[in-house]
Amino acid sequence: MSTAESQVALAVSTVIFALRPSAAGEPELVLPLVRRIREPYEGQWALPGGPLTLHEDLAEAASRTLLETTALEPRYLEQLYAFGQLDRSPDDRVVSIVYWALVAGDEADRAIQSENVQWFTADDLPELAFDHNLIVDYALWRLRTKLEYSRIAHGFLGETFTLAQLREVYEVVLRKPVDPGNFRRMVEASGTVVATGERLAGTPHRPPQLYRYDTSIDLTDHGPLSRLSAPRTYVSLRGENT
Amino acid sequence: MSTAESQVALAVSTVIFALRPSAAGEPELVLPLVRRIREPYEGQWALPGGPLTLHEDLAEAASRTLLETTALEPRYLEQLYAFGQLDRSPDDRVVSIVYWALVAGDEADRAIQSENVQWFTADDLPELAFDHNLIVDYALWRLRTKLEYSRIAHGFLGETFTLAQLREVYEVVLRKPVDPGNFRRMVEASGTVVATGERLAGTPHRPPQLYRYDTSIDLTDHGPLSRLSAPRTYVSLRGENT
DNA sequence: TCTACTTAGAGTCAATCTGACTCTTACAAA
DNA sequence: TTTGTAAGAGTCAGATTGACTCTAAGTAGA
Repeated sequence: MSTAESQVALAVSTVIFALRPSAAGEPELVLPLVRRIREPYEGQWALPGGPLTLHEDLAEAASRTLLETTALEPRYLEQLYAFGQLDRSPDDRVVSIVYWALVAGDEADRAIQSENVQWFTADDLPELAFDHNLIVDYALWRLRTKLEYSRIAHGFLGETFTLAQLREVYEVVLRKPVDPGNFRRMVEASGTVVATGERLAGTPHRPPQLYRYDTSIDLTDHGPLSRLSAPRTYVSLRGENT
Repeated sequence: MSTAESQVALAVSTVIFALRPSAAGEPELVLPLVRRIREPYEGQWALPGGPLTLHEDLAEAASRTLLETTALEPRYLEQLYAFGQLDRSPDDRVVSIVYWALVAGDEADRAIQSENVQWFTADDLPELAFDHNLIVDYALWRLRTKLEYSRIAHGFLGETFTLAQLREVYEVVLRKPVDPGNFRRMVEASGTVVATGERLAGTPHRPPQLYRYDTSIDLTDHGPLSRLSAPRTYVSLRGENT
């Protein structure tokens, strides 16, 4: 006990992003938070997470807390940052290694909601426990920055999607309109997307192509790090969670 | 003792980059390594670092090990990644939070060299302890990637420098020739550099302008994280190390 | 069955950016 | 005074990007 108190504690937390229809109808960027059930910050909202166990990989720990709090599996998972300021926890010294994740919107609907787990609009959060507001701000910044130079947007979508759906991800996350024609040109030039040959029927207009991501291309370039995390970055869609 | 063994240990290491003239005369990218003086990997080269102490910030710990092993202060310091695979240390479980740093070349000459601290060419390293080869590869990748879209090159240089010197940083780090005219246009357009009005004399050709970095502009955009690390990112040149 | 409405998807155009290149300037050395 | 070298200004063509137009192909309603 006293030994543990005199050491630096190591925790893993995860910022989980999803896109969900708001009350008004249009989709918005949301993330799940858990209510703290003990001091410090008892009763306040915080990022899902917990102490790192001895026989658990960092990314595994992030996936696990994600699964435990939301019953979801990440479509995209990446390490965000290690936070270790001296004063970030009032009593003990905690270093938090934070991950950020994307989950598909339609899965997010099936996610757990309870008294102690709730989804919040990413841009309008209450005052969170610890330095978690800063952490979420940074995760948001990384998400927005990365969306512009990388191809991670489909992490919010299902296996197949129209270009309009993909474009809507950009518009909602970046909070600005995107020209449909130029967007199409950009996506086609990137070569990361493949037409399935099927079309989405039932629209009150010309039926759009359905696309699928070219899984042979890695979503983002992690450099030499992909040697380490590549097999874990993309969790199979068809994987059963047992 | 046994309590410590059953917990996850937390260490901070730093990849330190400098530019130094090679034996052949032209500058090359080098980094200091320390020889391990105990098991595991006794006798092998490893990144400078050590356990995180209870009352020390992460970036401080990185700066400290940097100062201890090389007697240098970083011109640029940034968190690289937290490495935590289960098998990265043979006996115990260690999570290493790794930083990477740039030090000025002329200062690097004054750096410590000893039996157990030596500088190596970054692209031609021996087999290192633990997963440190992977870590250096990743740090190199980040350095090269970041150099292209960010303005960190002057971290290798002194307070004033010519555009040719700045361009040489790019050429050596990126391992490709850079067109002088286009480079000048790019740097001038970025607005991060200010002419001092002085010129470098003694060259066998037209004397070049000396420039200085515009310190009012932050070197890189860390987003919301600058709230946290901005004052620490840039360590004053004139600061005495006491 | 025809018309209106809506988005898909192809294409155009001009401004900007980028890489390759030329030309003149200003110093040191011979 | 001539020669060599890099500084620094400038040019030009191809690629990229944002704004925009036009036709295609569905549904819904008259």
